[in-house]
Amino acid sequence: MPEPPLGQRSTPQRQAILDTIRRAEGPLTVDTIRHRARGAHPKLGIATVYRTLRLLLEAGTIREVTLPDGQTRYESAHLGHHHHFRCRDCDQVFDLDHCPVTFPDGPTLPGGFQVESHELTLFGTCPNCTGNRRG
Amino acid sequence: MPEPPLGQRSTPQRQAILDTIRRAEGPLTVDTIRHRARGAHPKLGIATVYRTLRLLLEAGTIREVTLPDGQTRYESAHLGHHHHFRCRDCDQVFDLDHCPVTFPDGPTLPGGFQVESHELTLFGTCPNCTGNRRG
DNA sequence: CTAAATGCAAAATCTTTGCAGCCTC
DNA sequence: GAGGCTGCAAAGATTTTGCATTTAG
Repeated sequence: MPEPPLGQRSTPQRQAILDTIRRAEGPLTVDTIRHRARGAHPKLGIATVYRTLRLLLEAGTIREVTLPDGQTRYESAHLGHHHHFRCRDCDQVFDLDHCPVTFPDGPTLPGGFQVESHELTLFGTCPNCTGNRRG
Repeated sequence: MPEPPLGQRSTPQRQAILDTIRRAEGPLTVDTIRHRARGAHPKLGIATVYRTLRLLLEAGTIREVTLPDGQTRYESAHLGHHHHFRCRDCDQVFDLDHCPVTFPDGPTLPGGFQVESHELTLFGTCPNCTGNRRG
């Protein structure tokens, strides 16, 4: 069984939180997770959200993402290398497959910095907001 | 007079904070700023640090940077387009001029995302730590 | 001198922890 | 049933605010 480490016990709260993250269009803040998960489980407490997030993090099921707005968000760890796009109009964050980062001269930058990985956030207007503006 | 908006009054505290940020090797956390600025002004209070940072932010003198570690840092706004490198060994953050981000197909990504700007953080080993390891 | 700025400590946030009762297994 | 899990509320951590005093101009 390679999969679902929801802790020792699977509870509706944990399931609701994990489902929320897996169905998301991008990484979600704690508040958004709590809000959406409450749709499935109305009396979900904030402490349970934090505890479950930590559990999922330690299990490697989800990943923590901090965007330049300083808000910590959470996303499924199943996603491969990808980046994030934050819409300046609606503030929503989306996953992007496209990676525009390249190191033509190899992993060593001028000055002697050895690059192992990177994180990128793009800013602009999302398709929804571009459409609304035009329409 | 195009320059120094240190608020209505220039105080040694504010000067110490701004000097600290300007002399830094990269963006600094609140704690680091306070610690270094106390070298010049020992009884600097934490509230003054926060107030001055906000002042400098609103004046456009400094800029807020949030790296994927979730820590908010501050840097001089005089710096041009650049990115950040965080060393996995010593955790220090450095400014980098090199920008490895390109959009060969223009500012519109697949899916209709209009890119206006980006922020990138690189992770790896800094020159100091690379040297220490070898030496 | 006058009012802006500081430093302390209290308040406001956000996140974690303690604990009694609840609910998986 | 037993022990993990939850919800609530209290405790921590970090940032902001209130206020009397200090100090730049």
